[in-house]
Formats: sequence, C-alpha cells, structure tokens
Amino acid sequence: MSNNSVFIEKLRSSGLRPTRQRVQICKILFDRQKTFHFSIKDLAKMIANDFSEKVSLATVYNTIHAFKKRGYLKEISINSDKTYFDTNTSNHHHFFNESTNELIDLENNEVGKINIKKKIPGKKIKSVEVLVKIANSN
Amino acid sequence: MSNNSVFIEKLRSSGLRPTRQRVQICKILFDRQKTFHFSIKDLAKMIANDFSEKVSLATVYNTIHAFKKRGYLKEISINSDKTYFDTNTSNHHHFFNESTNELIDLENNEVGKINIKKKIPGKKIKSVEVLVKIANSN
DNA sequence: CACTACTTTAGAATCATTATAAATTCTTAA
DNA sequence: TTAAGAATTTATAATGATTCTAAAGTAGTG
Ligand SMILES: [Mn+2]
Ligand SMILES: [Mn+2]
Ligand SMILES: [Zn+2]
Ligand SMILES: [Zn+2]
Repeated sequence: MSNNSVFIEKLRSSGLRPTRQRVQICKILFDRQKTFHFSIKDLAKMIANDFSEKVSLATVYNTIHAFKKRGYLKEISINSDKTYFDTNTSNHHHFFNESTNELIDLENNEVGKINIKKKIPGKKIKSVEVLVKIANSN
Repeated sequence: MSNNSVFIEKLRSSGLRPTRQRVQICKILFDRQKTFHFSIKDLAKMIANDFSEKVSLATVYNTIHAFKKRGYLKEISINSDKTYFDTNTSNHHHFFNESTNELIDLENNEVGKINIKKKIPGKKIKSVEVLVKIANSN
C-alpha cells in the first residue's frame, strides 16, 4: 500500500505530470508485491472497476507507452494475438501457460547459463530471452 | 528447382487441393535451400511479382494458416508490430537483428543445453525457445 | 488569478486480420 | 465426358487493436 507520493515521484522523475488518471494507473500497476503481466485490455478493465472516473483508452495507451519508454515497463510478445506488458523490467525469462494464457516469471538465476555457440560477425548480443511454453501434464 | 508434383503431393498429403494459387505459394515458400522467414505482406508482394495471376489476400491468409495447422510452417512473434512465419519447422531458436529486422535461425545444436531450474507443478514443458536480439557492434 | 504548456478525451483514421457470400474450380460418380 | 456437389477463391465488408486529431480541460508558474 504505497502512498501516492511514490507514484507522483515516479511520474515526475520520468517527465510525466501526475494527473489523476496517471496516478490511478500507477496504483494498479505498481502498488503490488509481485510482477504484474497485463494486456491493455486487462488494464482498461481494471481501471473501469477500481476507479469511479472514466479514463479514455487513448490515455491508457499513452501512459503505458510513456512508462515503457522510460523503462518502467517491458513489452512481451508471445504470439500474434496477444501482447503483454510486464512490471518486471529486469532481464528475465518466462513460462507461458498455454492452458490459461498466463505468463509466469522465470528469473535469470532460475535458468542455467545459456551458451550461444553460433556467432554473427559484426553483431553484438543485446539480450537473450527464453520462453518456455507449458501445459497441463495430465 | 523442385517440380510441381512435389508441391502437389505436399498439398494433397495435407488434405489441401492443389489449386494454381496454392501451388504458386508453395513455389515461393518451399522451392529453396535455406529457411525462409517472411511476413504475410512480404509473401503477398512476392506473389504479385512472380506470378502473372493475382491472388487475393484472403487466399494467402487461408493457405498460410492451413500450412501452419498442418505443420509445414511455424509462426514466430518477435514484437508487437511484426509476426513472421518460418519454413523451418524444427525445434530451433532465433537471432533477431534489430538493425535490419531480420530473423536468423539458431539451430538447437548451436545453443548449449538449457537448464530450466524452476518447475511448475502439474505442468509439462511443451517447448523452450530462445530469442537472441543482436545489433551492429560498431 | 492568468497564462502557457501539457493532458485528456471522443471520435475518426489506419492497419492487419477475419468473415461473408457469390462466382469459380475441382473431384468424382455416373 | 459430364453433371452435381464440395471445396476454393475472390471482392468486399466487418472487426479489433492501435494511433491520430483537434477541441476542451488541467497543471505548473509567477
Ligand atoms: Mn505498443
Ligand atoms: Mn495468424
Ligand atoms: Zn515477466
Ligand atoms: Zn527459423
């Protein structure tokens, strides 16, 4: 249960004015212990439920993109029909539960060292991400 | 330079009738040595260039999705704004060249064994894919 | 308070993809 | 070979996500 000043500071520090709408979005995104994986649609729904005031979709998009640009969110592409944002901006991997369409974090230290044997001349590795698709064992 | 009967057989064996359009699409997709990574837009352009007869976009989508369903193509999601199809249907990984938006195959044997230490109870691993983003070293 | 720059908003525009339904083509059993 | 039925293609409309626009509202500053 952070208080608003944390969010206001977070917004200010990234060059965004702390408006009612943005503070509300911050509460939903960042007022929690665990990583939050969400689609824009998820988020819009939660705003509609948690908040008496309506927030336009354009504002949701604008704010999320600003946070992404500032490094407060990462975007994750799993498949063509769904894109997620992730409040965990560390370098990390994911499980994707195909039965429930749920993303689960896999921290860097939960995956053994990844050895990329093939090299591409003149190119440098920017990131290495693992996606593990899972489904019910039965 | 395969001859058409190869494609016709490929189509037939997967329950698709060998129409002019599908055979032409097969030529573009499968008449080559190396893996082909493409977007629907890429493919539609190539059809327009290589083929005197027009093929509707709906047919391109239908055929690609049928091939995907039959296991002749894989779909790869790199980021929200581009989805690729891949003629390499083996279990494999990718480099993504951020400078050129180009995908490069990384075969399974070009990546050391991947050790997923975290387990999810009641779930079975369906696939493990690595995406390595690269850019010019300069 | 008054001014300015930033922000929000509804609605329009765009773009990829999917759906529809009529016209065409393929298959196969006379 | 042909006729009938099934599958396919096609143009076009519909959908859905995202982005754009421009007008109305709000925050920061002095
Ligand atoms: Mn985006
Ligand atoms: Mn698709
Ligand atoms: Zn995550
Ligand atoms: Zn590939």
